[in-house]
Amino acid sequence: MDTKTLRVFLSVADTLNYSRSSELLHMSLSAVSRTIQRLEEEVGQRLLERDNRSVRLTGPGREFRVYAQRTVEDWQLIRRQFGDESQLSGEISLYCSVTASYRVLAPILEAFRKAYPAVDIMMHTGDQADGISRILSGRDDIAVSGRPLELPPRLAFLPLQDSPLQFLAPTGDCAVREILNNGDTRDLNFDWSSIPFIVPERGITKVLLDEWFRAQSIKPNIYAQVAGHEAIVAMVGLGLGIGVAPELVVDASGMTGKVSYVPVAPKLPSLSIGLCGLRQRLESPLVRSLWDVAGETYHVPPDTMHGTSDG
Amino acid sequence: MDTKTLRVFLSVADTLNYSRSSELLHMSLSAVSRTIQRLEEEVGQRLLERDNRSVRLTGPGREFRVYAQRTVEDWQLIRRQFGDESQLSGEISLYCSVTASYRVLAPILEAFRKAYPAVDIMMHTGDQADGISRILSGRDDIAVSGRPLELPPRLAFLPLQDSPLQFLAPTGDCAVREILNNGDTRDLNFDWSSIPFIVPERGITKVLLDEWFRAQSIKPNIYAQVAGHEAIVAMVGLGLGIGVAPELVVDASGMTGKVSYVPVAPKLPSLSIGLCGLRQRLESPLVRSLWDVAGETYHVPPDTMHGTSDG
DNA sequence: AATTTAATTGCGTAAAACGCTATATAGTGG
DNA sequence: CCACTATATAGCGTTTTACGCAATTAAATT
Repeated sequence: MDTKTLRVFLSVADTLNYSRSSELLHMSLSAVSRTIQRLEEEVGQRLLERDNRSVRLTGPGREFRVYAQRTVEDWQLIRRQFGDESQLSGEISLYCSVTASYRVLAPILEAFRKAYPAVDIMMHTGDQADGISRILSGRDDIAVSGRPLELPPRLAFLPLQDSPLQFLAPTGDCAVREILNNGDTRDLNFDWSSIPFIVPERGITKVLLDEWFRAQSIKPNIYAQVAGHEAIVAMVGLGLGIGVAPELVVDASGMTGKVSYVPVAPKLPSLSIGLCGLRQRLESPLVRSLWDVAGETYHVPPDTMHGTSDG
Repeated sequence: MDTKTLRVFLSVADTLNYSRSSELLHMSLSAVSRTIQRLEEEVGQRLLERDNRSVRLTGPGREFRVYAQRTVEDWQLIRRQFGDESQLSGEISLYCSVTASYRVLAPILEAFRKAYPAVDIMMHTGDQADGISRILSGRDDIAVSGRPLELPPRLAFLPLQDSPLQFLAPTGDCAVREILNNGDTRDLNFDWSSIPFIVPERGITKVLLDEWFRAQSIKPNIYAQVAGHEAIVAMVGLGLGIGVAPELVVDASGMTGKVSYVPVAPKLPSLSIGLCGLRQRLESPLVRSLWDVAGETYHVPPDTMHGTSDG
């Protein structure tokens, strides 16, 4: 008998509904079903009366529930006695782009769930550019974002990985491709004026891009301003023009065949991608624990963990 | 956390010796070692101080021991409350031949260990023919044996499988083989007198064999009387003569290449192989539970379970 | 009758546990 | 001092267990 099984039983005994318990417990319906079956097999008693429509506790089930409750409590007690904090529970609200959700956050959340199984993760996805403002406004606890040039003092930033910004062009035959082939994009004198650009509407990438254009004294022909790197990559893939995005997003887009990098000189800078959160909120053990797990997952040196990380 | 782990910990905390605990728990030393390591990992505390020479409880270890004891007791309590008898513990003494130990007993013991992990099995092997007398004398609780023609009323017999007795001859070129090839052994007039026989010293097989000889009016040329079917098969394999054994033993002997069956008419009877025990001892829940598991394992119909099974 | 909701089951896969064997290390006896 | 025993741990392949997905069953609802 193990506490995991007991927790499943207790949840089902509470909800009297396998589906709901399976969601609360973050496991599949079939796993819940089999766990209960194994349990009944092990105790040799039917604990939950169920037809295909409803679930009820049996007599032995009621007795067993008392036992299960006490046993789980005892376990939690001894853990707390040993100063174990993995009992943390509550909810953390995250904000990130679709790409970041599985290219950056996934490994973190996997480790986090193992260490703190009782914490619920509420994840919102959208344009990566909105991350900082959502954090500042307090709507989310932690965001995955590129590091802004000027980090507001209220914010903490934990750099996880770098990804170079790249100009992207469609691979297939199209007007854009033809123009590119008729010259050297690395040449300072290359004529960009006739090429339609698809640029970010706002955010760090927009800032870095504008800066680059200014430095090269290029006045780009803006075809579209788009929210979200993913959308930029998609539009470039459709042949609508040249875009900008971090390599990370391109790699994850599944459009690597339809899109290719455009070499330019000087190169575009790299985006420092990492976690972003209000310093104040980081004092909460809940938020802090996710922050720490992220640091461990990406092997961030301890001294960088809570600073603003100039770099 | 599961009770299995707790039991391992409690055992080690008692013995302060991994090796001894591994024996008591019927698991390998490495399994014990890793179980403790995992446990310490899970509770985040060193519970047992150990160097390569000795084991001691740490402070947290002592606390945890109290918790573990209570938790295991609670578990046993609820099981007993549900009328679960798998808490049985003690020792059962078995007697069987080497062959029977893994061809007959193994599947039974496997199921039994699962259902009653706390019961120790003491197994003695030797000539199958001695099984009945060892049971009658009370030396062992249960024996695997061929069913005797006359079953003493104090004995219960649970038939598990039949195995035909067979005459065996060496396969390779030898004097014995030559004689066999020069005639038809199925013929009533076949001359057996010059063939050396290797026969059982005592037991059911001897009785059945003697009967067959008498019915055929054959006066066999006895070369050797041997204790144990396995030894008979081995001697036949060495070319020393013709022997008798149940097919089961031949199959299990690993000498199927060196030994072949000798067709005779009429055929030798079959041995009914099964469990044998004193009726009185079967009243013990310990012995009875093994008996029952055997019946289930071999799909014995319930009405045959405790009778003498004429057949 | 078609659809929806809820639990079970078949099946392939992934994780956990195990055993065997090798290794490390400290006592023991000749 | 060296072989030898006893004890715990580590590497590695195998077995067992648990899980998720998808198909299925079955009742309730539209």
